[in-house]
Amino acid sequence: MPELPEVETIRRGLGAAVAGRRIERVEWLDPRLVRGTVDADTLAARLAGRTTRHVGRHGKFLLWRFTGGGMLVLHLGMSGRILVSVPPTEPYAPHTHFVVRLSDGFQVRLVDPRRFGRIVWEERAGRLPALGPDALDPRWTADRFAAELARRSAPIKALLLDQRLVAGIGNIYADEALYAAGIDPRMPARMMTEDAVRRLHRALRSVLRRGIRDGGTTIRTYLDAAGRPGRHAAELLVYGRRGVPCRHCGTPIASVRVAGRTSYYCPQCQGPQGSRLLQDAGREAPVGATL
DNA sequence: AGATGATCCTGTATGC
DNA sequence: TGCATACAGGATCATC
Repeated sequence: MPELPEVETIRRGLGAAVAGRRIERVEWLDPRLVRGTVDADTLAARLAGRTTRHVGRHGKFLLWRFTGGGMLVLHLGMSGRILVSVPPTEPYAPHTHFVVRLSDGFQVRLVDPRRFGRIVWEERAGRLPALGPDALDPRWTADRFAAELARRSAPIKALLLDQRLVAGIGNIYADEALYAAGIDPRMPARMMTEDAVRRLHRALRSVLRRGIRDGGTTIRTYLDAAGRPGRHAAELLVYGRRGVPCRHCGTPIASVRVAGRTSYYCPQCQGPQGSRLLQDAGREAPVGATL
């Protein structure tokens, strides 16, 4: 569920709640979320007594670092939520799997109905799965993006969702950025013009930053660390809007399956014609353009 | 290399 | 109302 803007919003809430606090005790209710070499009991033992140094983020991963080393890596999967400043008297919500008791008496709880989330303990700040640069990292440049896309023939949408290439983009923001850039989600990456790659890179940055500004996108279930929904759903232009007239040209938004995920797009603005409209004046439409 | 489908799960919406 | 099916902000693995 959560993509980069949602995870970043949660990161800020979590960071503020745990800054400088000591972990008194950790308990788990479902050990299945714990992956990696350290099991749930060991992980709970390792966490006890630690003090937070910093809560960071890389793509959709939260990196909860402690003084003296050690790092808790959290991924929220599709339905994971982190709630902070929960009074100990409050009953566990359904699907509460992890509870961290802090020195201020309050708790951090991890709730995840679908259990696609993971929790991993890293003793040394080693690397996660092979993740590409964070999508908002300035070192992830349009040039780097273009160089990668030039040798790939997969549909651009599939590559945006591949976290090894660039980390943080998910189904919603991928569709929104492709729409903003006027690119069909099925477009083979290496067929994209240099200009299209730059437009997409810029659109991704912009869409993700606006998502953060709005505290994330709440379609159904996303809530931030304080339990508040995000405000970005009202700004979505294509995601989830099949049949709704495109804001730009009035053509009904369509959907198609790409890389196993539903992709929403405007057949007009994201076809050859639409690309041309958005490109620099005078550029010719690609061969095979229709209409 | 890339596509596809299955898998891990539960909740919700829809259709009959 | 009940029941079946599809689908959901993700990631990974097997198979073709």
